[in-house]
Amino acid sequence: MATCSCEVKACVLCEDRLYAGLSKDQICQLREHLIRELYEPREALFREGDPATYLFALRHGQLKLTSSMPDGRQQILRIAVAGQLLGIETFKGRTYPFTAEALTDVVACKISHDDLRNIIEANPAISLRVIETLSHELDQAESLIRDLGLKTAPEKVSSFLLSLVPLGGDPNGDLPLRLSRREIAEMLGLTEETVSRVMADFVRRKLIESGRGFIRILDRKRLEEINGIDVNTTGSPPRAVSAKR
Amino acid sequence: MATCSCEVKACVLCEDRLYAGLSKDQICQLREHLIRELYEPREALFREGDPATYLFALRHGQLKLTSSMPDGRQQILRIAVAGQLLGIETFKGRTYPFTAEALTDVVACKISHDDLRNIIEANPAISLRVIETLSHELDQAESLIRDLGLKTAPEKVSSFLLSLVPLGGDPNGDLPLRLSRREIAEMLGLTEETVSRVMADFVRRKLIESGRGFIRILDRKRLEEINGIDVNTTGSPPRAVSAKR
DNA sequence: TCGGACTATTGATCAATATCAATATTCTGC
DNA sequence: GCAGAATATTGATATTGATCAATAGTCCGA
Repeated sequence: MATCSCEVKACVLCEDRLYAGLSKDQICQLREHLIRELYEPREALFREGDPATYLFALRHGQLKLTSSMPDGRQQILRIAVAGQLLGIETFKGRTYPFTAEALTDVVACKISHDDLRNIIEANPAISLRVIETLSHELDQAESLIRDLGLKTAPEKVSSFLLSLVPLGGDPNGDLPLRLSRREIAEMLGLTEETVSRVMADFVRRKLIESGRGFIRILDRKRLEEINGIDVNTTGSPPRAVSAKR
Repeated sequence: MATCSCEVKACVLCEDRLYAGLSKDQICQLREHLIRELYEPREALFREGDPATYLFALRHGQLKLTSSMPDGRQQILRIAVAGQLLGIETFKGRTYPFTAEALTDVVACKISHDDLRNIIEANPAISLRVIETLSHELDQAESLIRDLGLKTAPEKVSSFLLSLVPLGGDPNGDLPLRLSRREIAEMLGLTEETVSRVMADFVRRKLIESGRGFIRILDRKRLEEINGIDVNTTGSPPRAVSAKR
């Protein structure tokens, strides 16, 4: 068997514990199919409509997945973080349904659908991890559907801010994601200006602090009240209320 | 090994071809863990916030998955059709993040997370089918995010109508789904009245026909133009345009 | 076949948020 | 440190779709 140059680090397809139970040959076989790639901020891994051949596992950094209307309106479907998969939507599809663009420096492993299929068939432990990852992503997506479908602008922004907390950093520390106002707007189905106004209002009410390139949550409890329902969908019961209009 | 009473029919966990390659014992083992259940229209399989123990595979009928805000605002996250899984979002979660309610008479198989885990680990063919199903559901969810985030009311309704076509029936026949105006509104993040107005307008413009309990598409092409982008996300390239406001 | 309840349609008005526009701030390359 | 560009803030106004309300159609049981 060929030697392996692929590093073993945290990512759904690469994580150490996945190798438990696999033979040395199997491990090498898996590593052989993974192609490790680097991307710079603003660089696209692939674009909406491109023929879909590879699936990507994000090993380091953050991505935004976006879809556009022909007139330029753009929607962020998801922010992907290390450990997540992208492009698996096309497991049976022909073209990528979204553009994947690096927000930070990014390390990703790519693997062809065919290879993935073979590996899954041979390695139940890996397929279990893939299923766990996918189900979490589906949960996230449904959470965004909730936000987009039935929340007001302040509720959306508060939901967005709270959803960033688990992405890293202590609850009262700086949030670990640097999106522009425009990008936040594109995620929440709002305009830049509305996001700016809502955030200004939150600052005025001392719910958050916001300087150049950072946001800090000052009053998590009141943000949660504004949000209306819990951010972590699989969690504690609902809280306080505010009507849509 | 115990005898099997579970019927073998179309559903992700039950489908015939899954059994190809499995030993008789394995097949029996799988069937043993599946619990077949029947539901009537309006009956709930489970409710948002219930402790999540089972995963469901929908074998026959249609379901709506909804999430509510404490003040009663409700969002339909997804319409599930035969072959789809539900509750897998909670593979690692503790409570169901949505309510699953039958729209028609429903047959579903349920299986505990633990059993599913064991079966997946033992049967790569099944995990492959689960992954395919999940990735399709993720694709659907992202498509709804697009609709909710960047479309106008007429665009949303046209997208909704077009998305029903592949669910069955020929392109110019009656649509196979009977949702009330209220339910369509809850799916698209609109109100009953707005849906009604848009549909009335579509009828006036001879794009659709709509009688008691049925909708028929008369002019697919113009509906697609209104929709702006394609319904089938993994499909042909974009078409004509209309701006959001 | 009637009566009540639910669902859909239609109209008038309102309000949240988009749009348009101007200014301020921050970032970048030189 | 400066000039230009990009990003963010703030204000004035417009517009989509919500809300409130009344009417009409449909379904269902008695």
